[in-house]
Amino acid sequence: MTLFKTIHKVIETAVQDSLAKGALDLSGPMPSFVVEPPRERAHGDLATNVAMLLAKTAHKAPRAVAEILKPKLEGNPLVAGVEIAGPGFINLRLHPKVWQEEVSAILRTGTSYGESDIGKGIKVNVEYVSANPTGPMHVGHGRGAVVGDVLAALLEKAGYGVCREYYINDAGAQVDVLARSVFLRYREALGDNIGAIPEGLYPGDYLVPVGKALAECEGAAWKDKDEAEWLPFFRKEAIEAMMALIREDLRVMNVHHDVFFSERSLVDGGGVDAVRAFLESRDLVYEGLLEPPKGKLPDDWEPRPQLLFRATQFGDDVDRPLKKSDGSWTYFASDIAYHLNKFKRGFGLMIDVWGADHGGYVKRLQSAVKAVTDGAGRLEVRLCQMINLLKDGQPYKMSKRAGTFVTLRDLVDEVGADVVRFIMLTRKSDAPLDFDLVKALEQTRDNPIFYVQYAHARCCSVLRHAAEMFPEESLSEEALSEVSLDCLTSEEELFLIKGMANWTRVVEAAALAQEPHRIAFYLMDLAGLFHGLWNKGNDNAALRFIVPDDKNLTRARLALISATRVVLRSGLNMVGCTPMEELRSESPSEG
RNA sequence: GCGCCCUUAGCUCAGCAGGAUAGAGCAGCCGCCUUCUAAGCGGCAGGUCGGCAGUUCGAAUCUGCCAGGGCGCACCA
Repeated sequence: MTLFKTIHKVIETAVQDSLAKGALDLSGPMPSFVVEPPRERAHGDLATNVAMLLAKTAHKAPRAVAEILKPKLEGNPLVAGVEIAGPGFINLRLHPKVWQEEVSAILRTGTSYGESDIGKGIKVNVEYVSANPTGPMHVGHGRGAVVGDVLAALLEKAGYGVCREYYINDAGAQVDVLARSVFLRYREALGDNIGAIPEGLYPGDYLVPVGKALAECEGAAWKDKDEAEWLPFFRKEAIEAMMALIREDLRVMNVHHDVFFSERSLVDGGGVDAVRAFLESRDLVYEGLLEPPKGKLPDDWEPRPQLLFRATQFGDDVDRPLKKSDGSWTYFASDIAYHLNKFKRGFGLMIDVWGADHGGYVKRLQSAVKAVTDGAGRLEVRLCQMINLLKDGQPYKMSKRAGTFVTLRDLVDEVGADVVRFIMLTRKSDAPLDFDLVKALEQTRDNPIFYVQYAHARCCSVLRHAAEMFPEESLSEEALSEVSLDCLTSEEELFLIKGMANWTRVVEAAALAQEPHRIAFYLMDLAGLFHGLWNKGNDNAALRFIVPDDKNLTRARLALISATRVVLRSGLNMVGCTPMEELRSESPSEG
């Protein structure tokens, strides 16, 4: 149990005790009060609003309620002091011992420190990236990849049963376009002069080696056949090649998925037909005409009869087409089948990470999920806004391979995966993000990933030095978890410990809000606390971590440093960045 | 025209299941290197939390309206 929960329990017991003894009356249910670190340091270690919430139902002034609870809290051995403040806050000071023991707990627990059970093992499917298999990933995909990957890790840490999934859109018209584009490159490799790439096909150079490989493998066998004959083969080969490209992009970014789910397998397996049959059985589809869009009317607008889903019955603005006017399935139709498939695999909660340009699609799919799961399935969508690439403040375009967009790989080659990942998390995902390539490589306070990794490296550095100075001492986490920490009493040291004790709270809050960026901000805060403590040693040598003539104090401080390293590592692991042992020899701009 | 998101210090942004005097970094000013990494740290100054109402003991946080900005809006994915 975390410290916060322990104290929460202590307060709850005090309330119930007061109720039992008739000191308090409570007409309603127990209000859900909070125990949190107060903003002001002077307000003690922990504050609760319980008295103010009880005041309503207990028909007493908040401060009067607090007065009743105060003596009961004072009696608790963890509590060093209780103050009633402001409109009725109860501020608690805990014995330093409580905080010191938190250090030992961190060292015993290791990087699983921070884990929570609020997820209660609930199965959740997080779908992210799902970039079309038509080319390499671009930076926009990269943001979704990081947000999804870290969200999954976050939910896992918070006790959810997480499946990380990638949906391969390998059944739509765009993979036929891909196949034709590859066929062209195949002919090119066989010596045909293909001229300029026709409008409507993918022009990217990345298809050249795919065509070449096919030419080497297959010879001229397909060259003079009809499209109907070669298309399926080229489509399959091209998709495989593109997915290999994408998987490599993901690998370089340290992004993982448990499941790669093929849209085609769903269509071929009758999943979409089954959805249609189900919706028909519920009278939720009909052949109809769509209203023209309000506002600006497209030039080529014409009414077309289509198979429509009654999305309006489930909260959407208009009914939505399941089939195109040519009779083929819309992407929407197979997406319904896909989400039903997830639901049937046991994922009552589904989180999709999409680009913000898909914002208009959210309601539609949510309404469909509601319909097709009888309200039992819940789809949530995290939208990721655009990234503005800058170089020293100026808009930046670099396009070595792809022509029109900046590939994710180019970006990673430029600044490194750790930097890309962390910077992607320095804004909440639904706000646009400026990514400055120059700042990303600066080794200053301005660059958040550097600042955090620097803190970790400094911890390592101290422990390395200590190991040299005291070769006879064991400085393992296990050994340090046993040392006496009585001497960790300075305000700064306790403040750092309190920061670390917050880790679980941050994990829980971030998981509930589904906001992975909060992890990055927490790491920056924690790094700041550590750097602050470190620099105390600049002013006063007695405050350095290693004090040669005081072994007990040194041991205790090394335990503190080691615990800090554990929490930093735990957070860096979650955001998927390397906890660097030292920074000097491994500058990301090298290599 | 409709929907979703955004608006907090000069700049870039945190904070939001309501809580005490609204935070951080940068930029500005003032200090700190015979040092376990000064690639850093401390301090000062800087605000009607876009506006107006409402709910509440209490609002940056919740609700409504307004203004400014972004994204999207038949059959594509």
